[in-house]
Amino acid sequence: MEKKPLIILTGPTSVGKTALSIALAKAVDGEIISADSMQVYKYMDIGTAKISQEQMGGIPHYLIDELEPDEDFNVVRFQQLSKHYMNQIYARNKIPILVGGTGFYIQAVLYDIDFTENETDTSYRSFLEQLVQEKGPLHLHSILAKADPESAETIHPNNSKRVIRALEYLKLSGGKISEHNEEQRQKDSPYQFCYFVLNKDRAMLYDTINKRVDIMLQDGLLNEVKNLAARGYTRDLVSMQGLGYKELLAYLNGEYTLEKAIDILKRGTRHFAKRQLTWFKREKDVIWVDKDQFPTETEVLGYILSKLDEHSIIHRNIE
RNA sequence: AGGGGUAUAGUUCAGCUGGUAGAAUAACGGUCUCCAAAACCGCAGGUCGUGGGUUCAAAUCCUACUGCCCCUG
Repeated sequence: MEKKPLIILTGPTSVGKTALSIALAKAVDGEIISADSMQVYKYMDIGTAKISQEQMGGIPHYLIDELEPDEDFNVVRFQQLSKHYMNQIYARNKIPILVGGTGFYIQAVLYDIDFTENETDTSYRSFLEQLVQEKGPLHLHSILAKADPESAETIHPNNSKRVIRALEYLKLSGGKISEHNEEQRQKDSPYQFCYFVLNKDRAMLYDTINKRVDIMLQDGLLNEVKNLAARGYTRDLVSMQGLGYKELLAYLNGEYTLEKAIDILKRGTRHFAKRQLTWFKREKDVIWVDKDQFPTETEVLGYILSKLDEHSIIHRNIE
């Protein structure tokens, strides 16, 4: 069976993925699936820099505004939903374009990572979470060290989140997560893909991040957060842990001044961008698109199209 | 102008009575296979404002200068 085409457009926050994605979708007659863990949520528009209806310019978008802020969202759901939408898109003879900055989500779809064994049984997980609270992270890690020494060695003792997952995996599947991960790592992508990572000079990126946060506040981010709080959404929700939301909720809770909250938000966003870049550096087969090397957006698009042509995802008509 | 204070890592500060400097934070780097805008880890920064002096030895004492802060006029 021939591999189906898939285009990925990603990069750190604020590089300008959204604007480019529309031009790209129009050029290749594609439809966009958002690979963003926060834009799925309704009522969270300003803080997530969500694309507006007008900006979409008629291009169909999926996984934007699909969930209420108190719903859970995670890689598994993302993977299921995007596969579902991709099939629809293929059925229409269009090309799916994954656009967004959540590298983990992209990886899950691109390599069709196996997450089965889920059970939706969260009782063991909560039991372990309780245990860390009581006995500390080292204790939990030592339990893992006995049951699955290989995994214990690769997971730092302080990283309880991962230790818990490893133990949970062990209990639910009977296997070692270290082996599972190794298997998944060997996988080839089932798609004929092009993985574009948009990037630009670090100092300039940080500068636009800082400015964008200021703009978000001018646009009424604080009101957005107040409205969410008024609807009863609290900080323990996954959605409210998004950048811009957790900081302003803390401010509204009187934990620090607005000025401090904004500084923390800017810093957090810069750190996030850095982590995103670290992720993409590690991914194989990515095509880095350094915006600084192109005088205009049109030429960035031109470069991307030429790559898509090289990878036989599109066939350009010369002239 | 006079009096007092201060000057140490990019930043905020520690460094007791002299033995060539530490922390937080930023920066930089990394991990990641069901909370990923999350969680976690690592590393590197200082001619101690400048010039003299005392001393075996000064960030630490003395002195002059320079910058900043406060008070008085």
